[in-house]
Amino acid sequence: MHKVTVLDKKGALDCPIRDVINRIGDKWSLLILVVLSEQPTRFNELKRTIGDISQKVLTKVLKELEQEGYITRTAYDESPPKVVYDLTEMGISVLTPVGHLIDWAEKNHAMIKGNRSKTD
Amino acid sequence: MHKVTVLDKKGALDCPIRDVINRIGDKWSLLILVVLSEQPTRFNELKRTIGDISQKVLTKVLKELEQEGYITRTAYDESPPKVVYDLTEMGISVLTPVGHLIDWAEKNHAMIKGNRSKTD
DNA sequence: TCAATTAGGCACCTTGAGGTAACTAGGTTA
DNA sequence: TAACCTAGTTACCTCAAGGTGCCTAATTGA
Repeated sequence: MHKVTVLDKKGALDCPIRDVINRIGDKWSLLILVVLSEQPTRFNELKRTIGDISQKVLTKVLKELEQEGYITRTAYDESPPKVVYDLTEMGISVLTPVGHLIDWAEKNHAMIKGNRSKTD
Repeated sequence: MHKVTVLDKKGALDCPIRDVINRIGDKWSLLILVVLSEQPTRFNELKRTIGDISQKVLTKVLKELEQEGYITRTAYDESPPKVVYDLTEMGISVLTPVGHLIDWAEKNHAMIKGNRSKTD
């Protein structure tokens, strides 16, 4: 088994994985990163691709991802406005471990749904 | 770059990774799985090890993890009560991709905190 | 006798995540 | 002239996550 450590002396405070999960473990961040991994994407294009995200939340999550260094925001001085989002090196690199988790999820999804339905 | 897919035709509904993240992406699940990976653990021992989790939430999360098949719950008919939680095969196996994410988080935590402080 | 321990259950409260709808500005199109 | 598109912002609402505090029942130790 993979040996992992999450708790430190301060009782899980300042723990890297919890910090990362806090950011990309929400409803939309991971999805946005994956969409951006296909190609740099404009705001409304992101919105249309994802489909069911609200404008307010998309704005907010993009701001947060930019602030943490996962993505870049490039505004072109045109009218109508044009703003393009893209992955940074860090944003690209996180998709490797995330990809492993996605693979696991796909392999085990049927079993999880099966377990779940037993006690519904 | 790792090639990943998250969106399906139904617009991210019934998507394995989002389903998994919904469960283990909360504040405590991952931590519980990691603690259990050390050894089978009793309820109050889990509570003490984690430290700052409330009893109510620990009960709830353990129930959910059991229902989905990540952990087992074994009650011994003693007094005072004794209930031991342990990882299932599935619970063990998810720690491999999760471990990769933890490694990534540890390597990049300094950079993330650096980025964050720039705009605080 | 009194306190502690065990694994919870239950009522109540706060906070934040996320949704909806309406508004903006400048330029393009019908 | 009127409507549309862009990338947001703001006010308002709802719901779920998570926290606190108090309760239990049998048994052990001081």
